[in-house]
Formats: sequence, structure tokens, C-alpha cells
Amino acid sequence: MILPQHEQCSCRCIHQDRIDHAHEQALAPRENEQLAALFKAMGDPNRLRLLWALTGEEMCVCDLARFIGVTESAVSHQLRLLRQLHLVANRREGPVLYYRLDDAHVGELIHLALEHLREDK
Amino acid sequence: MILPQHEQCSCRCIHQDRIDHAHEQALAPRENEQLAALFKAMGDPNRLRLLWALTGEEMCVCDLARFIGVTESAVSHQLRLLRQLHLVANRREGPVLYYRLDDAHVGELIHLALEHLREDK
DNA sequence: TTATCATATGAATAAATGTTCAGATAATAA
DNA sequence: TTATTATCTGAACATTTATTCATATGATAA
Repeated sequence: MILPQHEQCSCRCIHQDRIDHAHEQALAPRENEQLAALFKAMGDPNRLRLLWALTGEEMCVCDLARFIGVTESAVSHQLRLLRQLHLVANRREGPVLYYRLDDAHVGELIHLALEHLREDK
Repeated sequence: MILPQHEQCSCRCIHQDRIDHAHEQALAPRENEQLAALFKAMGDPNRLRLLWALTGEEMCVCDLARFIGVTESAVSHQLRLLRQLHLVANRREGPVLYYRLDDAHVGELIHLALEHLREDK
């Protein structure tokens, strides 16, 4: 099979068997994108600070805004993202919404990554 | 302490004790940023596909480029990022660089996140 | 109802990001 | 040396993203 020139790889060191194997083992595209979205959501310094804070105790939007030092609007946008990805959940008490981590995995993920960070180097 | 108006939070539902506690427990800024950078690196669909492929066996730049369907230049840029964050490592064999996951944590992180993804919903 | 509080939303803007292109290395062989 | 292979790098461009501002919603109290 001859590829059009612009799609050709200039080198000739290709292990076709490994590429095939990688394709067979690969995650379904949809799942891969969801997984990437999850990591990306955790990959913002402010959002990560929010998640870490919520490993402690539940907090309302106003608290969280003060804590990370941005407007409530900004936190609200971020919390929506985290909510859509099932990283946080909330409960209403009158006009106040209290946010918490959605489940234990979130905290575990952070701890595991922290372990990786602290080990090497 | 009176904040300048533009820094004031309009609401009055503030749990100062929780904010203080969150500050005490918070990660050091530097560590928080490193951790976020790590998650962010894993938060790109192509980079995640690379990492997942490398949980299987080591592959050279050329293989990886073909696998995810971008130029070798693009993979090289991505691999540099992953290398800087100690997510992947490489070994040279003549002119060829073989990449592998840097340590077991990386695979564990992906598996844990996948578990989270597959559980709820 | 009206007024107020807590939060959410949409649009706009500035900053960050991923890929490509062109050219530069490093290793090997002739 | 020169030629070739595999990989890397810097600059540029298009896209995405996080925040802000202004406004809207939902809950509560008067």
C-alpha cells in the first residue's frame, strides 16, 4: 500500500507488529476521549486545588471562591465542568449549594499521582 | 479587614473556618502546579493514547507516530513533554529511540481513572 | 408581591495549547 | 568526508481555554 506523500513517514524503522498490537489493545475512541477529559479537568491548578480542598470537607461556592481567590462566577464555571465529569457532586441547603467529591476514586487518583511526583527526583 | 470593593465577595455565606482549614491542608503551590501539569499532560487524547500503548510494549518514535496518525515531529513534541514530567523514558539503540512508561504509577493512574469512568453512569 | 442572597449562565477577550513546516542534530555507513 | 536515517527543535498558525462582566435563575424572607 502506497500512502500519499504527505502522509508518508520519512523513516523506515517501523515495527508493524507493534503498531497492530497497539491498535488491538487500544481503548475505544470514545472512552479514550472521556478519560482524557477527566485528566484534563484535573490538570488545571485551580481546579486541582478545589478537588484537594474537597477531600477534606464539603464547601459552598462562596467558600471555594474565596479559597482559591477568584470570583464566584469563575468557580461556578469550573464546578460545572467538574460536575459534568462526575468529579464533584453537590447538595442544596436552602439557597446554598455544598460541593463534595463525587466518589472515593477522585481522592485516590490525586494521592497516587502525588506519590508518583514525590518518588522520582 | 475590609477588602477593596472589586475583591469583595458579594455573598455573605462564608465559612471562614473551612476556608482556613482548606488553606492549612492545601498542597504547597509548587507541588500543586507540578501535580496539575502531570494531569494536564495525561489530559490530551493523543498523549493518552501514547501512554496507553506504552503500557503494552516499548515503541519507537516512528511507530508511535504511525499509531496515532500524526507526524513524527508532533509525537516528538508530545514525547518531550511526557519525558519532562517523568511519564515516559527512552533508551537508544543506534539511531532509534525506544520509549516506555517511566514507572508503574503511570499505568496504575490510567487504570484507576478508567475504573472511575466505567463505574458511575 | 418585592427584595435579597447564593449561584448559574452567555458572550467576549486574553492567554495557552497542539500541530505543522522547515530546518537542525545525532548515529551510522560508505 | 559525504549521505542517509531517526529524531529533535523553533517559529507560526489555528484552536481551545479560563476568566471576567453583565445578566439571569432559584430560594427565602418580608
